Amino acid sequence: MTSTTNRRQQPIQRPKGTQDIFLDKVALWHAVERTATQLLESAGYSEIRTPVFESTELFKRSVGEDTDIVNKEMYTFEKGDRSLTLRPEGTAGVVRAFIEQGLHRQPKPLKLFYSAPMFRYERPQAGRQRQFHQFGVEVFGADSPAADAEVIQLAMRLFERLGLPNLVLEINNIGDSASRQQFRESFCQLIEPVLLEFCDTCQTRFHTNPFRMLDCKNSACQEHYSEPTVARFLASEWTSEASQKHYTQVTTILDYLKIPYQRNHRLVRGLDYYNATVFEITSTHLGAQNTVCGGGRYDSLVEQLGGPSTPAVGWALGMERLVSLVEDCALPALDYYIVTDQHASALALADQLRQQGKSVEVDLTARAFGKQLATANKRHAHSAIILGEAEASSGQLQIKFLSSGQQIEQSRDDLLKSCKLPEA
RNA sequence: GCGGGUGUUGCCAAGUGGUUAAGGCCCCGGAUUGUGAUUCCGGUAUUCGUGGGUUCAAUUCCCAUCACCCGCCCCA
Repeated sequence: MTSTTNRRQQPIQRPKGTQDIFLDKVALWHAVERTATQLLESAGYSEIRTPVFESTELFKRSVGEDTDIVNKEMYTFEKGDRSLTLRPEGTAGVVRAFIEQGLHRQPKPLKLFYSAPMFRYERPQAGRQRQFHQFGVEVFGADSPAADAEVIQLAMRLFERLGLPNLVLEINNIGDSASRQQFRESFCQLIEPVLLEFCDTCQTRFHTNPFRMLDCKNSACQEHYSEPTVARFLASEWTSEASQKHYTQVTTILDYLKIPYQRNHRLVRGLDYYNATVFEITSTHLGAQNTVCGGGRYDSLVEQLGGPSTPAVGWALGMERLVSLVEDCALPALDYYIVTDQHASALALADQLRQQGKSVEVDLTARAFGKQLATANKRHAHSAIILGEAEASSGQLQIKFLSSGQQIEQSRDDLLKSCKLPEA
């Protein structure tokens, strides 16, 4: 048959590694975002919104030319004579805005947060999408250990508020670039004789970024690090004296705040801009992609991107991963569900109640009141307001408390008065 | 980019080379035209991810493709 005229149109699917978020799921996202936003705003952080795409050059210069993110995971496209890239992470754009908008002239420290989609071209997997969302914080202009401790404290408190126990905070000090350069040389000298015993990727990393060898998951590679000479070298205080002092103070504050952590001297990060404090927060309920939150200090990035020398520290957390951990949380309940066949009057009442700060839904069908009550129950409404013909003309409403089944009569005016918010 | 697994309705699923593709949840209608969470009755897949092949006949067999899942890798 050559006829294709009555063949059904092929539905268009969403691009691989992307998601539609709706109904209960989006309510959960809102709850998590609201909790995070409230916590951060209560600590003096303010939101920053930056473009979804930036100059490709920005990411090359900040994230690092040798990283996997820049090498093989960026969505880059050319327009006119410029190369643009969908942001693969949030810090670079925030730092660019910090410099471009002259935010270094704001009172220090400047504390910012963002919540935004990110894009990386990777093979999708549980907890790893091509479009994913990060919530992040950045503190500019504070070099004290208190800044490191505060951002960690806020991350841990956020997880606590969301009811997530059993998260593990790991922390490490990776020193400044000079000591890291020295460490790198000594490390390479030490490893070179046995380099051929490492896995292929480690052998590549030996030349590009030897630090990444340290967190290789291959057990054969890890065995080399338990050999006495190597182990002693790794555990040695190879970082600068200043960064050691800083690190000690950060952990002292964490102890004081009773925030549990594990030191992990093999913890390194995949982005080039970090120095001194680095940390990760992981969960055992996430499968292979178990990092919920990661971050650290990046004291030279602002200057490296052309701004005035400004110390900074921050983290980012993966919203999809976080939301998947919070899945059991109760959804916010509805205050009133209006059961009615008098829609004009019901819409007006709902409007007035909402102005008093109540959450209200009006039944928009013309179904029997019994069906409407059943819907009110499904919406987990606290109470149903029955507004039929009799109530509309008398102004006396029937209020039914759905948990007890008890029903009272109340005038429209009294109802509005009783839920009036206190004067500011 | 590499290896392994899966794909039946909004969701969870059973099933077979051959008349109308189980069942449960959700949704919708009714019993009950103004009072819910229980109960009872009824309804909802021209179709088995998509495309092609083998066959008299394909959801079932074969190939390709797409999507998802689990690893590698990477990171939030």
